[in-house]
Amino acid sequence: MSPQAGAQTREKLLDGAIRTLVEQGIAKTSARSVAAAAGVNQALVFYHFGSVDELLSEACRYATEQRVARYRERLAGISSLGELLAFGREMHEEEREAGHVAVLAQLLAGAQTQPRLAAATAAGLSLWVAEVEKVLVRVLSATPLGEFADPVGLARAVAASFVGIELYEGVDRDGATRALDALDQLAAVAAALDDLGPVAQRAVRHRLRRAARG
Amino acid sequence: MSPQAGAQTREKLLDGAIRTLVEQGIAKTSARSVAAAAGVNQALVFYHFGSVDELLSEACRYATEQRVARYRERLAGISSLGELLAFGREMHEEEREAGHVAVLAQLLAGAQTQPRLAAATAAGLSLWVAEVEKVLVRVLSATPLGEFADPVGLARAVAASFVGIELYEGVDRDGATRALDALDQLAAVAAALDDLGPVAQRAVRHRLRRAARG
DNA sequence: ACAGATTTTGAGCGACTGCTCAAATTCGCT
DNA sequence: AGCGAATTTGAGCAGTCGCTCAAAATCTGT
Repeated sequence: MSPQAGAQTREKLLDGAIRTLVEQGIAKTSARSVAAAAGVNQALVFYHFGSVDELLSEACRYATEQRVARYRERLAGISSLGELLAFGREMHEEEREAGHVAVLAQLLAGAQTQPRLAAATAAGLSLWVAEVEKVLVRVLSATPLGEFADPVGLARAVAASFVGIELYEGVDRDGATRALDALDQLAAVAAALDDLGPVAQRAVRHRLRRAARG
Repeated sequence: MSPQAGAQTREKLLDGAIRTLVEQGIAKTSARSVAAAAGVNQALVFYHFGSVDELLSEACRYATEQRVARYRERLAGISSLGELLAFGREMHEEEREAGHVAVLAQLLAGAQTQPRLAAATAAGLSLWVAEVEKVLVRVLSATPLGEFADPVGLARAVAASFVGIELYEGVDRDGATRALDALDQLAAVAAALDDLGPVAQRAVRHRLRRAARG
């Protein structure tokens, strides 16, 4: 069972799909453009994947798994909302400098009108959501909020919001930077609340519990 | 100076563009599809607007101005973060039930790889940002956070995040609902903090000021 | 009623799309 | 070496795209 000859071509196409997606955007990602980036014949897209959508779906999973795996270690070291935000900014900055646009943002945009892409995009996004969820559980459980916030929902909100800000950056970079700076500020405020003295802490928790019951 | 005959056609095309955008998505919005929705010849797109991008840019401004004006009154009545979130959800729900997809989300997605759309999208988005900013200034100034948060940046973060969640809803509706529910919960928590007793309030403000200085 | 400008039309150009297909090539195996 | 299967190729089909253009229709002022 040596690796089939075609397996290399499959990988070339997956890589080519991701490169085309991040360098040219979803609108210019076609069988021919991907094949050109991969250096193979365009008909191979259909031989190996059946359709362009299927190729993009597999490429989405492929790329997201790679990236999540690469950053998992760093994610495990995050211990505050501010650090989580900083991580997101750095990760995104790395790609932006290389002239890249976020893969998931592109796919999410394309998936709006291509149902077949939607499932794969949701799956790829959920890989990130799962990681963010782990971080949130760890971070929030140490604060008064941990008792009342829903990490599962918040992880989805955080991931979706981040994608939104990435897209916003595409049309107004300065605005996006200011938005992220404001969130940084807010994270610092949240961190400060965690450092309240024991009396104030108790007052806060008490008030939150009353609100939760009401 | 009676209204030119062509002015009606222009409006038909603008309406057709918006309808096509929200019903079919940016990927299927073309000169021919828009003209079909407007019930006019496709060549008129180029006679009246010069290019498809130009038509979409004008349609973006047209649609956003209309919608912002329609909701301005309601926006003025918002007095808490929870109400702001509820407003966003309701506004979006109205459109979703009509089978619509958010116009700005579609344009934002398309603008990533079409520089000419980017400017118009940014302009349209900034109309919403301005409204959100007004609300945030009013809402935040009544809380301990008002002293440290940046409404200008936060308004951008809120608008972009909302678009991100709208797009996320396109691929995972249940996930998006759970995300919004979690944010609702968080808004309730923030509201509860505002109702702290005077002693705890002072402790919180004191702590935040120390954090701001450090 | 007529001339001149404005608006509308349908055909068409070149480029692109997803996808198919028969023929050519390469591969693993005996 | 030779056979069958897996893989690769380039041409091609039918469709869509943005956009142009000459001709037709419609409006405007006299």
